[in-house]
Amino acid sequence: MTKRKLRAMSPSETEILRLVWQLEEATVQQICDLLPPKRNIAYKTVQTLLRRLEDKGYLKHKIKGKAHAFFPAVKRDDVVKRTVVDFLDRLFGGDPRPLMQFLAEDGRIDAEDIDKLRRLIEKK
Amino acid sequence: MTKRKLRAMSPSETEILRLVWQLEEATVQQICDLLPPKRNIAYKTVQTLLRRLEDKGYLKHKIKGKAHAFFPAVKRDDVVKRTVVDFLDRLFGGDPRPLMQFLAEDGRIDAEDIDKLRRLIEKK
DNA sequence: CATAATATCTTACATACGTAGGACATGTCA
DNA sequence: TGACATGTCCTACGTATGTAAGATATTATG
Repeated sequence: MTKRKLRAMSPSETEILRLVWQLEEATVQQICDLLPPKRNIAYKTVQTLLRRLEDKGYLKHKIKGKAHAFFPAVKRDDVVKRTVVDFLDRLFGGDPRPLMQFLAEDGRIDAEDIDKLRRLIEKK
Repeated sequence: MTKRKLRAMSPSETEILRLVWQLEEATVQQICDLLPPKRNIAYKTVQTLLRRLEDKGYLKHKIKGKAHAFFPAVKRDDVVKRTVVDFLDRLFGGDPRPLMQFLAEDGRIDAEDIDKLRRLIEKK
């Protein structure tokens, strides 16, 4: 049971970690390429964030050519869970309904999304 | 149209702001009382967080007896929106569905919640 | 193999954050 | 009205965060 307590990610680190998840394995350069051009951030900065994520235990890396390829060191689902629960606690006292309601009212989820969710819940 | 750009709240500040919303208007002492006992935090610390929230423009205060009564300076909905959208962007690249899915799979929302959401969307 | 292009490693630095103590003010109650 | 309890104000301080530069190492290429 490696249920260590990871130090929380900072917002910027979270942004980067998400991209590593997306690529499954990523070099600094790949992350830079994937970041929206609007997000003006130096290669060196991305490198620092990746290193800090590794220091905190979220990532590991292996050598790939002359670059480092970073990949997740902990299960994404676990990280997502801790992060979402923490967020929910702070902003809504742990109640997910105001959040859902916001998403619906703001048009970010539609009827079809709801149906999928419903089926997902039925099945459980 | 006071669409000013507020500096982001820190996690701890968010936690406190939520309680002010809940009480609608709150003194330092009231916030302290409302915080779960598990959350070990000094009166002075809460005071600092409230002051910072005021500095950042999220709160205002009026004098109530010898204490300050803090109350929201910006619409809660707007703050919630900015905060949720930002969170969604960083953790899920803006896609709310993985979030919903997590909430459903983790048993944090049930069939009834879903129905309510559905009706809410129909009505829009 | 020498050099350019790329990487990493180390270091930096201003500002934010979490946390709170001390000095001073003020409402309250005997 | 004077002391006490309770507040605010100002200050502090170690660590985290966002951002990145400089020095050094390494791969690829002509």
